[in-house]
Amino acid sequence: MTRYSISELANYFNVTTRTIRYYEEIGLLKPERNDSGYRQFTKKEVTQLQLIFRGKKYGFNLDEIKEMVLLFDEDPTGHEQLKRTIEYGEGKISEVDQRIHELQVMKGEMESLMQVFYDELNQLEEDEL
Amino acid sequence: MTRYSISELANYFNVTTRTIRYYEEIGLLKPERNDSGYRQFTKKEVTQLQLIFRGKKYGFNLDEIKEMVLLFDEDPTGHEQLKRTIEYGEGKISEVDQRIHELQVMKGEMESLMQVFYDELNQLEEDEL
DNA sequence: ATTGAGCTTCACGTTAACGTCAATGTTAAA
DNA sequence: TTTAACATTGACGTTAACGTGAAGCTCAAT
Repeated sequence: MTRYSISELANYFNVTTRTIRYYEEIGLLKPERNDSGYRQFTKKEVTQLQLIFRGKKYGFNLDEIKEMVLLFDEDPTGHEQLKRTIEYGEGKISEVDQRIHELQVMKGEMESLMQVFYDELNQLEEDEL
Repeated sequence: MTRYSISELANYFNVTTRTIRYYEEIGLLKPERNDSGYRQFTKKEVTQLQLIFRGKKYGFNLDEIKEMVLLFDEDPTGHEQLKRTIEYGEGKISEVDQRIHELQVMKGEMESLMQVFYDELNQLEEDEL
């Protein structure tokens, strides 16, 4: 299993090492350590960091992201636990869906605001003839 | 023309008056004042606040939002100015579009992560037979 | 005319999400 | 074996986006 150092990941994700340490501080990551205390990151942490940065980019704060990461981290064994996990996950997915829809509304509004400028430009260019 | 007080708007948008004053502080709003210095909000500020809160909700910070508000505030008279405004606006719209696409990717990823749980649940329920 | 709710401007406090030293330990290469 | 580039843990600093008084003005209602 390939292991990564903290600066390798920081480089890959284009953030500082402080950022990654901070994510461990608040419980978003729990990388293994080697004998001298160095963090050893694996594919698992890479996946988690991907989720974190995608989430951040789109308005979720680290507390919300933490919930998602923990959701897909622990394996929910047992019927009831599994069903609750699925319910929670579906809730999060529909939150994302909601954001998509509102962004589409926003895009539409911006486009109709732009229409005013397009009309104005056309008018100006017709006048030039 | 209907005028609104600061607390009427704060109530309507479900924020504090401090928030609205802060938006004026950083130049997002420039409401008129009456003789005694009270802020007088009109339909224009309501529209701007709608844009602000929608933007905030979806990951734009107040500096980015300020650019958008100013874009749709001043009327860009003159051919060159108008063309630059349109170009800028189109840029902003494609930024929004980009966010929509990435959110869709995120949704897809979450759904495929959920699939694992669905499969597991099915397995559990088959075992019960 | 007074009271209470609402407005004003300072101006300092707070929280999230890191930035930025400092002091020290580790490791790979020359 | 020493040097340079890495790592570690404190711990204080910073910025955005407000929160929270304080001190005083205004307005509507009693």
